[in-house]
Amino acid sequence: MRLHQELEARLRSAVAAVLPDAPLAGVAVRPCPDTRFGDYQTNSLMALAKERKMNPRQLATDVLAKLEVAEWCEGVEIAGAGFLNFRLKPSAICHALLDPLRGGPLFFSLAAVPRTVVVDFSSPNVAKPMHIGHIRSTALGDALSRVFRLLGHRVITDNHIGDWGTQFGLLLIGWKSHLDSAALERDPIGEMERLYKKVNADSEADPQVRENARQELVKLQAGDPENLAIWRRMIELSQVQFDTIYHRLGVTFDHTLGESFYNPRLKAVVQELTEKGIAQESRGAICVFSDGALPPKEDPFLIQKDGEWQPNPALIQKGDGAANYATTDLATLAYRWEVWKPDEVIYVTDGRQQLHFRQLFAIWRRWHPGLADRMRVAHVWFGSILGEDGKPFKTRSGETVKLGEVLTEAESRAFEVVTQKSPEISEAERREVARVVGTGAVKYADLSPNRQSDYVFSWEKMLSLQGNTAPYLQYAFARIRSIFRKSGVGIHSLPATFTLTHADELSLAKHLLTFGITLEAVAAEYRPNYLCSYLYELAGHFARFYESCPVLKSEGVERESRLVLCELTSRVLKQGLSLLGIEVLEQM
RNA sequence: GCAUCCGUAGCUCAACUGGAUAGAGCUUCUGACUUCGGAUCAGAAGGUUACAGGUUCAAAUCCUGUCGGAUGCACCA
Repeated sequence: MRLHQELEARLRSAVAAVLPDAPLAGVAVRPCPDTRFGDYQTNSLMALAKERKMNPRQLATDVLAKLEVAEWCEGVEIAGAGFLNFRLKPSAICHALLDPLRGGPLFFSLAAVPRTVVVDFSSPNVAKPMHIGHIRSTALGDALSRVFRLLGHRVITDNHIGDWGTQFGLLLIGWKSHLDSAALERDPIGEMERLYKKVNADSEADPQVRENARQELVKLQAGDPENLAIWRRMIELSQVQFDTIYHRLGVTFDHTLGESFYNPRLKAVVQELTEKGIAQESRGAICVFSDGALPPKEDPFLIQKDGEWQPNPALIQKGDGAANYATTDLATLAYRWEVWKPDEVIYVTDGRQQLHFRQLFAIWRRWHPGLADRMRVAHVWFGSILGEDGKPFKTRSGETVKLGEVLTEAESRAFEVVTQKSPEISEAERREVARVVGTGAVKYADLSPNRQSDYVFSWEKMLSLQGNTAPYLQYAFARIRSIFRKSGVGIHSLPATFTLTHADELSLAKHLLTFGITLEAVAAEYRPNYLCSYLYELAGHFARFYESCPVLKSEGVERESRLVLCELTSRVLKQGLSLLGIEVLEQM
């Protein structure tokens, strides 16, 4: 058991002794927000006292009298309105470092009840370049998947690519009448994008083109061999692009089941929902309306217009008989339940789709009322990336910014920096450093803000390589590795017992202990930015320790103890960054 | 119009979901044994958390209203 869990268990016993009927689930021990108060605290007693109309300080006094934590704490103080503050003994801190040092879990514990979690993220579109917007879903989804996995859950990642839909009508016309084979060979995505734009512009000028596109789409949907072959080719070419980008980002998927995979299942979904009375015909389309189960304000199928609540239905079949994305998403959810029986399905998409997912989840619950408690569904949404002008991030000419180009630019800027800072490293190594630093910087810039806020894209900030950035963390790691290279000490020669006395040693060690609490918060709220903050603070603690506590110049137990701290810090940095999908370097 | 989200230091963002004196980075200024890697560290400056009420031991966080912004709202995904 980790230290704070021990404290929590003892606290619960003490509370139970004072208030035998009190609910203990909410009684928690957390790290203190300010170390002046102590190392850990509980504010649960104030909430308990409030419920029971008791004097909170009196309750704190009574609980404290029953609390047995002398083994780990120097003392426990009552403070403020009824906080209990715990201050750890250095010996307890040292002891808590031992198991991780010997190869045990790094300050976290595996989930008591492992869950099966499906994570749906990235989802780029066929025949289009992946753009800067895809970094958010991809980085977030990948990081969350890694955290869930580390905590012992069974994770299934699924890339729900956009490989079906009305855009293929236009693309097919373009392919058949305007294809430049040489350009396709050179730059398949660029050529497909050009075709789409050309035909799209044509169709706006000429209704006949639009009609032709519709017919090509109908032929594709009917299984016309030629159109099917072209469509498959477009997917193939797009997948090459996706794979290249994912390889650069170090992202992998267990499955890539795109929209088209669910085509054979769509009719049955519509039929079943209609038969069950959940969906009905309206204005030629088949729709799901409100069932009146929720108050109008919370009902995703109602909207207020002109002072009255009016239907805001979800369409599951268009007037022309084709299904749309709500249908596909319902079929997808049904498939996931049938095949994987997950405890949870997480969708990582931008915030504009909130209404869609509220409707989707509501339909799902009406369709499968018995599953609501067995399979949790969550929409993990994020804000937009903005340009310096506060508008959606675009190039000067108004184009979307391509993700591949962003990564290349990041690497080339990182290469300049490493060349300037470390000219003695060979060029090949500098290229490798630039790759790791550049892609790490892009990912970290995306993961460190709260996912729900829009953020402003800035090369300067992303690659400033100082402050709260990936390179700062990577640098901290490289400095530690440098110490071990110089010392010639391996981890196997590190001592079994050691002591920590200096304030900067202790605060670094105490911060290491809270790694797992952070990971649990990341998983509970789907927020990797908590991990970013944690790692940035860890690197800060290390930097202060590094300034004030010479490692190799010290001797005996002090030297060995400091080496232990270095080793554990480097492991947590590496582990933490790897959860964010960011690599580390021995030298940079 | 309605819904969702948001408004925090000059700028870019945090704040463990109701906890203690609201924290970082950038910028500006001052300092750190010719350095166990200075891509570092220490210090200073910068705030009525948009505004006005309310709830309570405690509010950036919850409630009400006002102002401002982003996004979404029937056959794109």
